[in-house]
Amino acid sequence: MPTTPAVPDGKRPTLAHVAARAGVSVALVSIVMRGAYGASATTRERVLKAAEEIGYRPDTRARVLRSNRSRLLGVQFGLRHPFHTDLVEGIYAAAEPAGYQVALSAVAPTRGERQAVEALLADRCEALVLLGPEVPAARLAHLATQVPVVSVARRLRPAPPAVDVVRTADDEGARQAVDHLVALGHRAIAHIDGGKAPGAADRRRGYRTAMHRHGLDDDIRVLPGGLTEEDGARAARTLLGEASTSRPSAVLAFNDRCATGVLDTLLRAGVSVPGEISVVGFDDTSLSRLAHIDLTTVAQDVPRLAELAVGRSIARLDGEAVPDGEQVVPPRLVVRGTTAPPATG
Amino acid sequence: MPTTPAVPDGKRPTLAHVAARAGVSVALVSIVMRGAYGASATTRERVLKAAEEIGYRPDTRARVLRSNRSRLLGVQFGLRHPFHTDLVEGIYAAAEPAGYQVALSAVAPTRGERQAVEALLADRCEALVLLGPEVPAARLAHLATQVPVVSVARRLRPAPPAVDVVRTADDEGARQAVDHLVALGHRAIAHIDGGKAPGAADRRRGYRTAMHRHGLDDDIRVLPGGLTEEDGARAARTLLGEASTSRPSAVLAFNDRCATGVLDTLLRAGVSVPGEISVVGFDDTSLSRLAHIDLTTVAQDVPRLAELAVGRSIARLDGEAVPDGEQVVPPRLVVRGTTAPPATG
DNA sequence: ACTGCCGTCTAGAACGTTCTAGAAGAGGGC
DNA sequence: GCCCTCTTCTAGAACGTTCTAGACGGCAGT
Repeated sequence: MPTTPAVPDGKRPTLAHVAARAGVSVALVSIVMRGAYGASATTRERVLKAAEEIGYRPDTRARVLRSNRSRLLGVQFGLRHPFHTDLVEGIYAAAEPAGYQVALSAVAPTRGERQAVEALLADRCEALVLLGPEVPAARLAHLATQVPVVSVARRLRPAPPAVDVVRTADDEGARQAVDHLVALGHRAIAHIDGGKAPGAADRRRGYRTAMHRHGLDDDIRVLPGGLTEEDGARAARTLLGEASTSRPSAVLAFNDRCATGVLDTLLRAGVSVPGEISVVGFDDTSLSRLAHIDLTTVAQDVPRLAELAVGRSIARLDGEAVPDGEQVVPPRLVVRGTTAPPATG
Repeated sequence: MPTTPAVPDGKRPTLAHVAARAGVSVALVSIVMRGAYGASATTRERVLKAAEEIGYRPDTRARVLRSNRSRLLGVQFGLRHPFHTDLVEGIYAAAEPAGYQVALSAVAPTRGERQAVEALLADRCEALVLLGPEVPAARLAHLATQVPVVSVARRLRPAPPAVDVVRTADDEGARQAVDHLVALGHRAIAHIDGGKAPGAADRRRGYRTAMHRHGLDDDIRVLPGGLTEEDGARAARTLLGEASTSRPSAVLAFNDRCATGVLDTLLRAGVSVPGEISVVGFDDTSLSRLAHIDLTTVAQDVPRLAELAVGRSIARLDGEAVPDGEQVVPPRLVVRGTTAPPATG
């Protein structure tokens, strides 16, 4: 059989099938499908009609193989993190108008970050947007030698030269939370930290310096936490094991999930929030807005973060001279129902 | 320059680069990279070393282009639905051991189902796993003529011949919920439905027949709802507008998100749950397990659903004769804190 | 009538991989 | 010596697309 296929017989239709049907060359069909210049209006119409009739669909993989641009943005995210899925929505919204496709690669219990990134690179993504990556900075720097890399929400210190960072001013967020609690009259304010999680170090530092500025050095207390509900619950159980007089009157949790675990444990133990203890979260995920949770929290500007991450990637790809250094987005405290003045006594 | 590249000069290394470095043919490197039979142990080692040194990474797109198997499973899901993201985790876990890659395509506010599916097909996925698809059944049937399609959680009636369906026995789940509430002593049990959402019709029907079987035909009441918190909140406001004597004593919501909206609205209005009204959800997403929500709900067997969906797709691809008809997984009621006997009065 | 240009179209070579044939060499049995 | 088989390797053609270079008219300007 020569290379003049007539009708797709069970196989996927290709440019050649369309070309045969429209009676033109493969190259011309390619021109029409791409909407490129170089085809007359009449043939354009004829080709499109033929394509429609046999259900032709361009094959992105072949397309990418040939043109060395893939216009594909690889995004690594955690399925379990509402904050990440919110960001992904923002990334779609920012990337598609700019003519970029988005390839998602999730981090899951059975699938580590290494695996997630390998999959994106094997797919020929032109740039990587990593949401809260937890791999060593050296690994990111190494990746960045091959492809532009943006780390969202994870600060890198010292910053590797080629890795872009887009993040919220975590220290500033922690400061806002502490200021709010102090203004309410709290002094014994504890922080349940995020351990080595992205952003945790900055939130911890922001907490410490804010406490210091209020002259509350002696009240500084950091409890080991983490980014899941279970981590928050564990820290709360530690607090419950103490005499109620030595307990802090307010707690700043690493994030909303952690704060939820804290709330959970306190409520089950009959400790009233915010009556006996005030609780503040971080992220302002949709979770915190629910009325029974109604969590006071530090909001991150998700659309802005997504937009900056995509913008940075594209700028690098277009060879624009991007200024080095991170892009920092200000947070905003959202006061809801889990904070109140401390119990008098 | 002839086709004997020495070192990747800014470009991505290819098989040819590895071959040149190891002093063997391209075909042999391909054999080694695939782990196929036909290379001696010593050369195998030499090739792998060369590949390692220049940081070679196979290009899945070229790979797919050549071998007409892509071993790629396309998954469409909603970023906002915790139930979907849980399923995605299960799908990864089931697909990767079977040697299949997973391509994710999210449905988001800026990105409809049509767009999501187009992207998957353009990527040459061999089969589509659609989580709770809402497009018309005819469209699914049309897609199924091109590629195996599995609809998860959405029943199709009448079933198009080629579309596989994997779902929970939604009617049975609703029945379990009603039985539970009746056993507690409730009679006035309302259902806030999911409208046209996947599974909604079956849950509605299950509710109706269960009520009928308990002789509670006069108490049947279906309120228009939906699958988001807002839909639940709206239905709850309707109930709050009524005299408390004519209100139902229990509510079965379409899903956990909807139930959360109901809880939210009731609590804000000072109506105690489960004191005055009992509430039951559906899905058993992680949300419902949180202590302040602590929602009684109908659990879907997520790992099993994922496993069946992947298994079905692969069976079709392997040309196994799969029995027609849907695969139905039994649900399981999880009793938590939002249900109790009705207030005596 | 020659030249040049523009609009339309086409042939054929890439892209990085896998697959099909078959070659080269080593050994074994007669 | 010859024939066979087995292992290890290679050349070259796919796969479906885009890109480069150029062909073929028609129309204007000299």
